Order: sequence, then structure tokens, then C-alpha cells
Amino acid sequence: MTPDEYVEAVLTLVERIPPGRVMSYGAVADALAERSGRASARLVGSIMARHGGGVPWHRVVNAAGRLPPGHERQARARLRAEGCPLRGERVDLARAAWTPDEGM
DNA sequence: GGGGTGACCCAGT
DNA sequence: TACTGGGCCACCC
Repeated sequence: MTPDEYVEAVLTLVERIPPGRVMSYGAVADALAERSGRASARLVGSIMARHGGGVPWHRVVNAAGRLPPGHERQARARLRAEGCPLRGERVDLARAAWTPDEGM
């Protein structure tokens, strides 16, 4: 799998996250690990930073439920509009976490 | 090729 | 809860 295809795989998976649900960067990396061979939360983070436009990037947060630096306001507004459980400035991962197998 | 950086993660303190 | 140290992997000098 080429790096370019890996980017596509990440974006495709992010698009499948249902409204009001979220995945952590690590969860995305882990979910793709089986199919791509490589998994790295940092890698997913950099991919979202560089190619995240065009997908619901606000549904991807870090493992602590904190929103992406520089976009907290935007992300929080969109998540709240989707009914995503928020605890202050972070997502309640216990209730909002989503995994690919839930949607299939 | 070598070294710094980042929308990360986990375990310890 | 917050901070630290180590590991991680692609990107950019």
C-alpha cells in the first residue's frame, strides 16, 4: 500500500464516522493497521492536518477527547450541532467513541 | 544521510 | 487533573 493510498484509506474511514460519534487518531490508525500494515497515531494526525479538508475532521480527536489545536471553536460547534456528548472543551469518549464494525 | 518537528499515545509521578 | 519521558513514523530542511 503506497503512502498515497494510505491517505485515501484514512480519509475514507473518517467519512464513515456517523454524526455525533468520534474516533481518536490512535483508533483510526489501529483500525487501518490490519489492512495497511502500518499504524501510527502521529501519522494519522499529520494526515488530517495536511489532507483533512473535505472530510468531517472534527469527528477525529485525540485519545483524551481534546479537539485539534487551532480549530477547537469550530470543532466544538459542529460536534454540539450533531448531538455529540461534550464535557466542557473535550469529547466524552466513553459515550461518543465509534468503531468501524459498529457500522457494518 | 542526519536531525528537528508534529491536529499522537501510554505509563509514571 | 497536569506534566514528563520514551516511542512512534512521515515530512522538511
